Amino acid sequence: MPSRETLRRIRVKVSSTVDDGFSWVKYGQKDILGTMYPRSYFRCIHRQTKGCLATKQVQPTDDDHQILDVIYYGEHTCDQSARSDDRQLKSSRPAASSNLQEPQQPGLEQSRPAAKRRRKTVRWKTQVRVSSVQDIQRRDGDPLLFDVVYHGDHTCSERASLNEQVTWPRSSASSTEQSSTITYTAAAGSVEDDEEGVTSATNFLSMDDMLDLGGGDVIDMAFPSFDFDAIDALLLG
DNA sequence: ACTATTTGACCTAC
DNA sequence: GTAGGTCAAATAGT
Repeated sequence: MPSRETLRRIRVKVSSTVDDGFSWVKYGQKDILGTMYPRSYFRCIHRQTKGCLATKQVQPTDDDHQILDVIYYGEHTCDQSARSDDRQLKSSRPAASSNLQEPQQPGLEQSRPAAKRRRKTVRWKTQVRVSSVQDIQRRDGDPLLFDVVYHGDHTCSERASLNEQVTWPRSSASSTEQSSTITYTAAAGSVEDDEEGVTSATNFLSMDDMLDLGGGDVIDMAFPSFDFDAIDALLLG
């Protein structure tokens, strides 16, 4: 049983791409035994330039493929200065077949391929609901509102602004629901346990709270614009 | 031409 | 031996 961690649930507005505030590149996808949908693997785009070893796995849940389990591994070692370089980095990087060559950064193990060793430390886990256009399960009748549940906290400083896309089998989702952009908005709260028994104060922010955080227009509010300390202060009283 | 994504193969952990 | 994680070539998209 993992130690209990703080969990955050914040309602989000979804448009076209999932943006959790970090910059990811997909490096693989795999069918997992006992699950209906394949798992997608992402790593920080700063792996090459900054040796950032953060990765995450994204997988639709069996119960509802519109809910994505997002599991984060490792910590971001890239800093905020990298944010503005993201687009340039992406556009200037070598082709996919060559950018995955041997790591050059200090901190990456050189003696054997680090990529083939399993990581053990789960930093935090997220669930993202991505619904179809017809889904009335959306919140408050707003087809663009979704729930995001965060377990644990970021320990790194980067909250990059790049979008990253999450895809799942075409057979299980229409083209309009293959990716989503997360934008925070407001809600009221409760407490619940997740499937791993991690409890927590599942808190929600009110619209006023969100506006107080500087988000302004909900539609245009981007994840990186949030001050998580301020969110914590609101959630925890 | 370049970038992004897919997918089979390979490697390691269990 | 099997399942999961990653690599990297192939393919698709822009």
